[in-house]
This record gives sequence, structure tokens and C-alpha cells, in this order.
Amino acid sequence: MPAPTRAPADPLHDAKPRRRVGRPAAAVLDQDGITAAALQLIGKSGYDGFTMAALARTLNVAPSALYNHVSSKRDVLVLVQDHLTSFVDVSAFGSGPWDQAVRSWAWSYRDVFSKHTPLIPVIAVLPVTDAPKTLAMYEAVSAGFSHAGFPQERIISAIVALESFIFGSAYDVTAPADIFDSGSMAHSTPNFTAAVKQQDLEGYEKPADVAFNLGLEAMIARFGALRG
Amino acid sequence: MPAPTRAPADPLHDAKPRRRVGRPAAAVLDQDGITAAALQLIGKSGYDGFTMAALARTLNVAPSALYNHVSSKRDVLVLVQDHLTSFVDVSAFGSGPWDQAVRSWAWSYRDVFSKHTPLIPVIAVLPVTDAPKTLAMYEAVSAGFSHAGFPQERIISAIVALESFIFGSAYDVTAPADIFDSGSMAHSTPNFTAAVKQQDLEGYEKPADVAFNLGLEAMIARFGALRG
DNA sequence: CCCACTAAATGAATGTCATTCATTTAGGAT
DNA sequence: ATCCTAAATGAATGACATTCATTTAGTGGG
Repeated sequence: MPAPTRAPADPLHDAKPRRRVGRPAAAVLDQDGITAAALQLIGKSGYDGFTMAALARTLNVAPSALYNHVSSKRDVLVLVQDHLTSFVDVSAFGSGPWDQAVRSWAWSYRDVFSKHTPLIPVIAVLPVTDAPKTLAMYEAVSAGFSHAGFPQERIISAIVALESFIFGSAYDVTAPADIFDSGSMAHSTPNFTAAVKQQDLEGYEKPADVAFNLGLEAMIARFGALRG
Repeated sequence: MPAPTRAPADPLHDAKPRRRVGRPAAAVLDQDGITAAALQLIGKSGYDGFTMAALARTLNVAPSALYNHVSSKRDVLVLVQDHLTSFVDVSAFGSGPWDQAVRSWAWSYRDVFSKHTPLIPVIAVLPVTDAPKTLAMYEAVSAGFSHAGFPQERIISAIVALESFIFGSAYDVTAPADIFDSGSMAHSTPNFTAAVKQQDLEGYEKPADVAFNLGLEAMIARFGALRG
């Protein structure tokens, strides 16, 4: 693959009026600004185009300057993931019934991260201490479960199970439509091929949504029965 | 002491008796050998230590030689993932009851890939055509569902839902034990902190296993009721 | 008021990778 | 014999993330 096309270098419209060496009068960077720029860059160029150099360019800064505010690229990803978590809808845990709250939380959680699957490996092993907004989400969800009469000692397990399903399902959203096309091997996989065909006949609904709904409702139904 | 014309050949420190330039009489590499070496290297050095150069070294070959047999590093990962899939236990779909078969399949699937989470992003978007052993697994599982009286048009959705849960749970296995320690933020997250404490009191069982069991049993119970 | 310290920028390396290319050689097909 | 293709080597290439020396701007203690 050839290198991705870059904006033509037009010295007249050069977006980089060189800052002179040394500490500037007012700080140019901070973590919030870096986070916002990173999110925007990811939106425009995807995770492939998301490099420290590219990030620095959008901030009109030398790449090395970033390291005064974050210690690594992974650090930036953590900032982005925590910011994204604030877009997950936990509002229903304050008002509606438990099952409806879980539903809207889970769907919005999946939708947010299905566009950011490269963050999932980061989230999955990230201590909550390093992600305050994520911690806030857990608090809201835990409170909702607790208030709904869920036994204390199962709350975390239930949330983890739901979250695992949500993360896995987020990947599923990004899968190509014909991922299950068995092609020339179809004759040796009759049961699978038939099942895929039946599914294709079924629906105009997106397969990823159908599967997510199926799994989510199973968990909601079963977990709901645990409440005291 | 007469000067030796060549450096002494020490097989311990000179694991690379240079092959001379040009095509060797017998081919040194093939996809199976590359796959086996990759799996071994990953086992020894993890995914961080898994580089094309390191892989070439274990095969006693120049890195560029690999590209006569695979087209990219991702290609190698696909070979590895497909090979690993053959370790997933689908045997019970031939014999035991449906729910037991799903259980042993799901647990073994999770266990295999919890040691190989960097493959999950690869699997999730990989067309089955490119992974024959994976396709064989789907066939065995589909046949089991079909034979158990599962409605054709829901088989794929159910498998996808289970698989999503399995992948997400595989990540969960790798999470650090204290991932939920809210540290200094504990006072602002009372519900969450209490739930974490209760969970910690509960058990000697690994939290990841408890959560996996909870979610899996929910799906098995609910999906089982769909059978005709 | 000065001076040392620290913070925040630049610009120039560094080192690690995956990947490509030119070249060499072997063996089978024409 | 000659040509073609496959399978090696070894030497680039080009991205990257990250580090380091250097420069400059405020700040706090004497």
C-alpha cells in the first residue's frame, strides 16, 4: 500500500507558522486539548492515521512537545477512552425500571465503542483509578443495580458479564457483511451454510443488532430474576 | 597460535550457520512451519516479542524470506488463529446434551483465546473463507444447534452472541486483579466500592470465571428455551 | 532584585519495525 | 541448452514512538 495522500505542501497556506524555540508565554498544550484533538483526528483519519506526529501536527506543535503532558501514545488512548465513556447513557438508572435502564446503557455503550474498537484492549485491562469518568459510569450502574434490589455480591459479576458481551459485540458491528460466506467450502459445511442462508432470508435488520439483542435480552431476563 | 581462518563455530552462540545466497536445494519454509514457529515464539516471548525478524530468526532464515510464503504479519496471525481454533473443544456437540455441549465449547474457546487476546481483533473481522479450521468449528457448532432443534434462522445469531461474549470474556481473564480498586476516589463512589468489597469477600473463585459463568448460564438457559 | 529551578517548547537523533527490491541460485518445463 | 519461476539472501526504505540536548519563560526563596 502506498503512503496515504497528504495535503499538498503549499508554502503560502502553510498551516504551521513556526513557533520559536523555548517555552512560550502561554502554554499551548494540556491534557484536555490533547484529548479533544486526538478524538477529532481519530474521527477524521481513523486509528491508522492516528500517530503522535499527526496529532502534533493538528495541534501545531512538535511531536516531542506532547511528551511534556502524556507519557506515551497509550496514555493518549486512555484519555480518549475515558472521555468517550462520558457519552455512554446511564441516565435511565436514575429514573426508569431496571431492565430498561440496562437496555439503554448497554446499547449506547456498544454503539460508542463499536466506532472505537482499538480502544477495547486498552479498556479491558485499565485500572479504574486511571479513568475517572469510567469510574463514574460504574458508580451509576452499580447504584442502579443496588437500588433495584440486586444482591450486592453479584453486582460486579453481572456488570462484568454484560460489559464483556458489550465489548465483544462492538467488534461484531465492524465485521464485513459477508464474513460468513463460506464460498467454495460450502459443500463441506452444510449445516453452517444452511443456517447462514436462513438468517439472510430473515431480515432487513442488521445481523449484529439481532445478535446483540438476543444476548442482551437473555442476560437481562436471567439477571432480573436474581433481584431480591 | 596460528590465526584461524574463520571464527570458531560455536553452535550455542552461532545458531545461524549462514545459508548461502540463492534458492536452496530443498525449500526451508512453508506455511505450516511458519505457523508452528510463530505459535512457539508467541508462547515464549508473547505478542510483544513476536516480530517478523524474531520469527525469521527462529526459522534460521532472513526476514524477507518469510514474504515468499505469507504476504504480511497479519497473514501470520491469521494462520496462528486458525490453528488455535482447532484446539477448541467441539466434541460434545456430537454426543452429550445441547447445554453441556455449549458449556464445554464456550469454556474451552474462552480459555484458548484468553492467552491470545491480540488475535481477537483479527478474528472478529476475518471472513471464514480465510480460516478453514474456524469454518469447521462453526459447522460443528451449527450442526449441534440444528440437531438440538434450534430454529434455523436463529442459529447464527445465537452463535454470534455467544462468541461475542466469549471474546469479551477472554479479555477479562487478562485483567489485573486490582482493576476495580477505586483508590482515593472511593468516597465518591460508594455503591461501586461497596459492591467490589462484597465481591471480594465472596470468593476464592476467580472473578473472571464467576462472571463468565453467570453470563454463559444466562444465555444457555434462555437460548435453550428457543428449541422446538 | 536576582538567581536558581522548573515547566514547556523545538529540533535533531535513535532504534525498532514491517516491508520491498535487486540479486542469486535451483530445478523443472519447452 | 535455455527459459521461467520459486525461494533464498542482503541491503535499502520509510513509518513510527520515544528520548535528549537546548532554549526560553515564568516563579519562589534569599
